[in-house]
Amino acid sequence: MPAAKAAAKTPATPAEPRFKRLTATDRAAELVQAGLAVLAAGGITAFTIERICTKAGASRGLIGHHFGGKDGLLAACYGAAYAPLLQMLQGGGAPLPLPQLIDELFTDRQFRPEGLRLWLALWGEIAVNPALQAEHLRHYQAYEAAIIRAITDFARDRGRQADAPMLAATLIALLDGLWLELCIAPGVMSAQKARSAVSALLEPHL
Amino acid sequence: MPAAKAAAKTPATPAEPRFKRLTATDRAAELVQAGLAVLAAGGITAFTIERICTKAGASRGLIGHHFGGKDGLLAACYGAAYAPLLQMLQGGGAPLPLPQLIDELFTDRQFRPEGLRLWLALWGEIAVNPALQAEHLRHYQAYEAAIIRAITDFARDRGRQADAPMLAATLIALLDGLWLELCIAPGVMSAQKARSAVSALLEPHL
DNA sequence: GCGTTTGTTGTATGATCGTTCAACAGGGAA
DNA sequence: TTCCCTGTTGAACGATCATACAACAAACGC
Repeated sequence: MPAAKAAAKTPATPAEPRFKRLTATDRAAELVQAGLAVLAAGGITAFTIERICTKAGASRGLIGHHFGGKDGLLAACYGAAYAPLLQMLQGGGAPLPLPQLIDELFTDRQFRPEGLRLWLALWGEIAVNPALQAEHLRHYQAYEAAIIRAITDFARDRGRQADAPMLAATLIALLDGLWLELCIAPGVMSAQKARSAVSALLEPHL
Repeated sequence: MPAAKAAAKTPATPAEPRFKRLTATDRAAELVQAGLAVLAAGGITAFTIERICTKAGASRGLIGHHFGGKDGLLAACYGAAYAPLLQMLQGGGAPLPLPQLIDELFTDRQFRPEGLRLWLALWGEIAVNPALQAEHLRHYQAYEAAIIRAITDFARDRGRQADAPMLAATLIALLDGLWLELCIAPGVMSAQKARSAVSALLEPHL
């Protein structure tokens, strides 16, 4: 209806903007958020420019503009995925004691299927992408250090001696495995069962 | 060039066949093998008809012909990936005792990065693909049952009482987590450390 | 208001994807 | 040898992919 165009526009209304203009930081954050959502919903194969930009309500050119390409966005997504975990471990001033730390890990905020599906999608790519693998190693070391510290402190408070690095590696592996099972076979594994499994591992040694 | 056919071909040489003709079973096996290799090398994003057929030395039409499409081949690859594990658990007559079972799990044949990269690629897809998820559940239950049985028998022989299902779920999760760490961060995790971690988990309960 | 900065758009492009299918040919049966 | 079954080929197709880029416009300083 091209003829109605002029008539339809009321002269008073200032013709609302065709798009919203954000700061580079804000737009990047929205794209990362959309990227994470897409990864969690459809895995790495669903991580496409088209899908991400549609989800973010932006046009296709923006990923190239803000991240230099798809890989740049993926790296940013990886960092964003790790952020809540590291935030919890070392963000809020004093480090969390081991029991609280474990409880927090099984909070709905950390231990939920959609988050795990996200990690699964990322892990599959980390193993293949050297850049992501290097990035992972950095974050992993911070993660491991926090766990070791929590175990060391807890053992000291209880007056017991423990091989903290070994126990930390075991705990991290167990947590990853529990996450994995909850993600792949929901109904078989549950957060409660997972919590019990962690206790069963740690109790005898602490 | 129908007329030149007789003249161009040297009369002595029997004109070797342009392709080798296999039975449906053999060809399918070769395609599955190629699919597994491609998955292990490049993850799920490298799992393309083009790449797989090139790797298998076959033409692009064969995957559709033998498996009905890419998804059919992926399902077959999943079954083939699980086969060695199930073979070890219940293939050779009498079920393995727990210690031997664990030792076998850390054999080079089971616990090697390329095999783990394969699992990582598959896991990311299982979480997203309902058909694969159902298939996984079937195999997983057989796997879990074998582990539970091994734990039960071992505890009985030692005259101890154990929550075998719970311990089995924990053990499986730990194994998955250890595999994951070895795959994502080689150098940090090793088969030997992994073996120790499993012992640390089981010893106090058995 | 006006011009500049800079975030945004959307099309064009070439590569690659999965699937289909008609023609082809290996190889055993007759 | 001849025939026929069936495994195989490879081009054709439409869909989708990542990227580049020139035109556009929102918002801000002036």
